[in-house]
Amino acid sequence: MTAASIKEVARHAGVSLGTVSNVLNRPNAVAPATRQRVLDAIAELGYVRNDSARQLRAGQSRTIAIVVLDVANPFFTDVVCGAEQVVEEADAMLVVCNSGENDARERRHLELLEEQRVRGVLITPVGHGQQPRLDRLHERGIPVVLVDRGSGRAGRCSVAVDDLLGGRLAMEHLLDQGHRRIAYLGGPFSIPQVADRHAGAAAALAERDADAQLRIAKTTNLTVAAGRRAAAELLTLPAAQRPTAVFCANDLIALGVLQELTKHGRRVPDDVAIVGYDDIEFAGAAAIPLSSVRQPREQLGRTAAQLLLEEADAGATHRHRHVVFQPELVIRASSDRPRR
Amino acid sequence: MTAASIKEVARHAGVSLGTVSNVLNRPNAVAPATRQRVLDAIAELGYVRNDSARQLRAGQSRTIAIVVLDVANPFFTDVVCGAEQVVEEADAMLVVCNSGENDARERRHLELLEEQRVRGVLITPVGHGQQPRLDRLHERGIPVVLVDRGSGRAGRCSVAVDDLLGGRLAMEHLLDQGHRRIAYLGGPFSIPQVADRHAGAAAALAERDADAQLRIAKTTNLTVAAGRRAAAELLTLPAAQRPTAVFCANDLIALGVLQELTKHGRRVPDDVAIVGYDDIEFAGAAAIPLSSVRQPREQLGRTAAQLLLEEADAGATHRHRHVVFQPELVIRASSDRPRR
DNA sequence: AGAACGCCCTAAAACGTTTCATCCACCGCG
DNA sequence: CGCGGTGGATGAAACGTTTTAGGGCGTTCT
Repeated sequence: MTAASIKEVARHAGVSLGTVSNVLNRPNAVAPATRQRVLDAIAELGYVRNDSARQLRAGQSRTIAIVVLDVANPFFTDVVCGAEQVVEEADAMLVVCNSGENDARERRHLELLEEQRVRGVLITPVGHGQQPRLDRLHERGIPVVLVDRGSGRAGRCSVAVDDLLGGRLAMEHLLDQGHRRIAYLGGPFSIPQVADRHAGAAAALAERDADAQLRIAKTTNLTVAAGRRAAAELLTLPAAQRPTAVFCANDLIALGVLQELTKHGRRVPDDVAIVGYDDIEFAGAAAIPLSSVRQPREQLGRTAAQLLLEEADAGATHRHRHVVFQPELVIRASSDRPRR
Repeated sequence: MTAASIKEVARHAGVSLGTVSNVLNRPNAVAPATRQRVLDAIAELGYVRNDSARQLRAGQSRTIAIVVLDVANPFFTDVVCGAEQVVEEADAMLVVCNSGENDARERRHLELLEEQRVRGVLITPVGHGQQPRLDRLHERGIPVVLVDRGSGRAGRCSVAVDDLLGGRLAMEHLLDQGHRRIAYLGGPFSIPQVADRHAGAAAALAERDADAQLRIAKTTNLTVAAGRRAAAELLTLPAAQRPTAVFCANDLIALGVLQELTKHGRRVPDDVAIVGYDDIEFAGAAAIPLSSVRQPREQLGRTAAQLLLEEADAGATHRHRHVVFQPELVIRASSDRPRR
């Protein structure tokens, strides 16, 4: 019933407690006969190592955490899968925490992770990612790698995609298609991805056509439901002001927009063109296949995990690195029709 | 740099170590003035409790794990979100582990979780769910709740959806639409959901129309890619044998099938009708909105977590429960056209 | 023959908590 | 004036590992 300890195993095998530990941790430092006796005792008692004790002694855990903005967003699950591959090879364990774009929950998770002295944390922070809390972790010797977010300052590693470029690509494409009244849907703007994608789009628009308009429709978060709400709002505008194209901060919003527009009989892309962001697996399978700015999702996760492990192993000799990937526009039916 | 311990806090505040512990755990058992001094010391030193030590002493962890078949499957992320709500209220932490439908990885996760003496485990097992490993956990006093899987025997709690009924609903609908050559796509059959959904469909077919055929096309797993492959295979059949409808073990497969069929110019539902399973958020947003057997996804997670917490708190007095939800067929365009 | 070495094992300390048995001082009461 | 009670603090034990210093003992080298 109650878990057997190393001590009982030792008694059972007629050896000292230290010997059992040796069998577990450096098997070939102990004579084969003894080793076997110990292994038998372990099997018989169903002994399982107590990780708390091990960690307490070692001061280090073997788990790595990834804190994502939204587990239900396929973009993040793909990142998780990528990270998983790398972490697994390192014989560590990846645990996934969901902040749900909620500051308090993120803080709570980080507190718990700090108490657990995890080996490292991959995180896409809710805010700008310069919270003192993250610095704290770092001071404590817990490496932190920012995911999908270039860290302005050099305090830590990061992997990111150039969101300014992504926004620019999307906007240039829409301008190429002849659109002049365009909306950007996304929020909250406190999330840098949301702000950067908009900034890139705005810059492209300013360069290319100062007369074109870019309206902003803020959403409370980055979900399908939020997209539906934002689209419903756009539909209330007088026709002359209504945008002919929307660029969405991510694909979930774009899918919501698509649903709401078709529900109200608008044709995509003829009445309204849509471009999303992330290129999640479901974007290409949508009712009207969605144009989207593709990010290397798994790659992002793999690289982040590699940087983290590197830092965890190197210790003080570590030099922080910032990896930036280039996004790529994938044009599909939702925006691919010349207008006018 | 190195983490401050309770001992240093005590020295700093000029009290004994036990008093600091009291401030942390029963604040009002210590005089206000002393308490404040301790809290100040904690703040000044940036003290963070060491959870390993706490757990070692307490013998109990505050984390609950959920082991899912595939984190990238929106069905499971919705279950996770449901569980999260409940776990959070109980002031515990939910960690997500991904078995990826892989037996070895599942085993590895369970080993690690056992070593960590987690408070409980929610799991959708890769196999039939009667692995000795799960029993071991239970003997160790770690409650296990089966998710999306009725446990034949009574050894543990479970929450499930009646997959036989789900299969039946899907099949009856397709028969109603006039289909007589139908394929079931899914796999591996070692996953009970896959087998049960098929069994339900087969039973309905046998009852309703003994002449109709149900072909099985096994897939290696339950992903979009597997669905594409299976569909490609179906397309190689001579036209006279080719099914006019497919029932897929889950929505991911169904989406893959849909993609592959339309890529080859087949019309859905006219040439081939499709019914999926789970009714994930993206099913209704697909190119051809997908008919699907809806499961109460978040509800499943919430209930499972509730049962788990109940069992963890009740200890030996606990009576295992088996909650079964009824699925519901949602008919959309992918199957909604009378044939012949 | 004695020193030196290698192999296998043991004993004990340490990791940072929580908890429990005391202890102390003070107060009110008989 | 002595007695039990009480609120508040203390000290030590215990949780289950890992690690380190060393001990016995047989073998090899000089």
